Amino acid sequence: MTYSITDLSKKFDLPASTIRYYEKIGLLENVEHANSYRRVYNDSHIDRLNAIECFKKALLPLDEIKRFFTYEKNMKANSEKILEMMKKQEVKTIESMEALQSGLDHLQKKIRFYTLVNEAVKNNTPMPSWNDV
Amino acid sequence: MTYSITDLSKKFDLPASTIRYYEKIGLLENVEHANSYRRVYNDSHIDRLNAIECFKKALLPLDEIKRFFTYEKNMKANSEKILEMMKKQEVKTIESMEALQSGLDHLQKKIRFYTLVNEAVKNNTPMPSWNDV
DNA sequence: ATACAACTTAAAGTTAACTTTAACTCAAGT
DNA sequence: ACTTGAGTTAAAGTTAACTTTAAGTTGTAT
Repeated sequence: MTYSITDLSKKFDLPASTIRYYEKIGLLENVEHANSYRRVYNDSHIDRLNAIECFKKALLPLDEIKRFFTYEKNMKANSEKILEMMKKQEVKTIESMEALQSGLDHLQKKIRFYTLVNEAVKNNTPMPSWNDV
Repeated sequence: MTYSITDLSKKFDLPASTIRYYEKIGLLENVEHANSYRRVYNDSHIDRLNAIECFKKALLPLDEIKRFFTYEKNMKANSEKILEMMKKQEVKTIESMEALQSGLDHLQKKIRFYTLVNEAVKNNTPMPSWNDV
């Protein structure tokens, strides 16, 4: 099975320019250029893009993702390094989640408060205080 | 109670340049310059910086944070707009959390797998497969 | 034959949120 | 008087991850 850049673009909801960019920085490798022109992708590129998207969600920077793929080619030799990288990123990801959660709490407190403010304005009743939320 | 820029810098673990930058873009307001020179902050700035940090954790961009403070000055008139902004951001923050969570799952799967790989290498036993994780 | 859509390239531009730089200003201590 | 340290400014630079631009190429439909 082969795919055009538009196929991948649709499948991953990424602009074609981004897919070309990933090739340029070495994240996508061994991309055939049919008749030395248009790009032709195969299932290995689908797998690769899936992995990239997963790592991006974990906030791993692109150069680290690239480093992972390099290590992965010789996983026996590099399993320690890969583990180290993944564990380091796990900590960072968890920290980001905690920050996000506390940010969300703050947002939701504001939402509760301004819902009360809104009601008070509409009903011409006294303004709420922060103790009310 | 008043504070120097270094006081705030330490209190919020932000470089002084960032605190100046926030003033420049209008996030920090009414900063006195003693003898028309050094900045002098008061508790309103502490409150403001606390709020900024909370919103940053919720991934609200600085220009939106600024817009919030503008609205907040007339909360009766703007409670609807504030509510809309907060709810919109709540959706985005929750989406970010979900993406982060799925990224974390991916990371932890890799960690389990490469822990097995590592053991296999050390004990000279057969390599694991992804079914093992 | 020609037009068109779907590609291609290298290089420059974009964005947010800072950060650095270089030259300057005070107030306080020696 | 001089040095030091903490602060100041405006402007330019940084970073990651793209995105846009301008000019060119190719296969297919008319």
